[in-house]
Amino acid sequence: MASRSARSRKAASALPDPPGPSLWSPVHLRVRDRERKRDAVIRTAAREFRARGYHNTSLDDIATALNVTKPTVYHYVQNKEQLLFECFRAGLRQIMEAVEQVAESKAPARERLALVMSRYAQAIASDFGWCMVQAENQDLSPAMSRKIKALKSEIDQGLRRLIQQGGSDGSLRRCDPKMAAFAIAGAFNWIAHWYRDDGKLDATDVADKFVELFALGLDPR
Amino acid sequence: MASRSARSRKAASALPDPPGPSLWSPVHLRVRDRERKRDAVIRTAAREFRARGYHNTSLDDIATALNVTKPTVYHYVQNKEQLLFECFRAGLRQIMEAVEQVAESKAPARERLALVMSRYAQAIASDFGWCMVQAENQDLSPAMSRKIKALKSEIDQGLRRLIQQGGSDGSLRRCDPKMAAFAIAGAFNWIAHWYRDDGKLDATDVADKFVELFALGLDPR
DNA sequence: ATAAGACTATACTCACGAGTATATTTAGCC
DNA sequence: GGCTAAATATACTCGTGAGTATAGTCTTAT
Repeated sequence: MASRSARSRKAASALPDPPGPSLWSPVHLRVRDRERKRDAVIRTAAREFRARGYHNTSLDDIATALNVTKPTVYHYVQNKEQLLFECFRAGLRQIMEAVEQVAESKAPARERLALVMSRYAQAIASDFGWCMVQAENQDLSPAMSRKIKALKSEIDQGLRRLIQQGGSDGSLRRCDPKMAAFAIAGAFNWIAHWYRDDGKLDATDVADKFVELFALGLDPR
Repeated sequence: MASRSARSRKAASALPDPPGPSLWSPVHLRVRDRERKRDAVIRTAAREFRARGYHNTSLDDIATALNVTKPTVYHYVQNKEQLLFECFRAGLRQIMEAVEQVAESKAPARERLALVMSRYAQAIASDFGWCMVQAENQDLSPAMSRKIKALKSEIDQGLRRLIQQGGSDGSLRRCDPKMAAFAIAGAFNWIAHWYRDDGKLDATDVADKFVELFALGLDPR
């Protein structure tokens, strides 16, 4: 406690006082704590959902896994549905970042696509992967469902754009972007169904194999 | 009723009487009826599961869709879990038939694989597709789960074998059969998530596109 | 006709799980 | 040192849905 207030004063003396309570003040530490705890709740939920399925995981289960009781969980999220949504979003963010980052790059579409695929694989293999794939419409209210559809659609559009551009810049064979995007998304999403983090094979290995497979195809060359 | 017994006698006169009640006897018609009704129960369940998800579909929902009450449904299946399992099995059968049929063929592995893929796509796009993909472990008792895993594994092994043979007979590029099988299964399974039978695109079209994509890959040739 | 059995409906039980009302503790603040 | 708010727990409510006990109806066989 003493050290905390010391840091607080030091930070405050280096810069003019901000309007609110200073950064590194105990209250700031508390909100950071809160965020960390919230993240833990979401991550734990993701793991439980993945292990037992959404409907077979009760909030009591999640609370128990956190060594806590149900109302505590409700202190961090509004309801079960939002919990799933947050898991979904956590995983999605990683993919979206890759898609956006790559949108600015000037590299050939082929390389940009490979990068997105790699990140995609990592996201799907993460704790949140299952939620991203399984957060299907039927588990969520129409409002949430719309949100998720919109977000998923952005990824889909990103993939299609890359495939299209690859056709234009000559780095990829011309083909139906819609079908190709579906095939790629399917292959990668499916990773969530079989991948286990047992050390033999990590997500980037899988990504590399898949990238090669989609690049070269199965026909002999 | 009169016509039924007439047919029964006719059939019975053409051949020596079988030990039990003759084929086409009313009792036989009844068991056929029973099977048809049972199939209807399973098919309806598959549609409802696909539309609303397994856990969001109550047996009352299914009964209502059949214009019937819950105990009637229980007259044809033991419980909800078995209902899902039957849906799974109905879809799976189509794929397994293709895999087995192709195992005897002497055609190059490339062609045999294409045939399996096509059947696979049709099965996944059918009413049962959703159940095949979603009948995940978490919804089923350990015993059922094992059964399903075993059946799925047969398909997986079938795919791997074809890919392997393609490497040997020169009809396919040599590659990691496990990864390739996962990628193919994923791409096709994912069809259940986006395919809608709206006439624009039928399952064989999708299959053709996917077969081409996996054959040629994305790189320019 | 009537007994046997297949089929279907009515009207329940019962457990489980989401969500909450309320109390209690803990930590920062003046 | 007491006040306030955040954090956590205890102990509920309440709906829903799987599965069933029981009874009625309809068909076929004798």
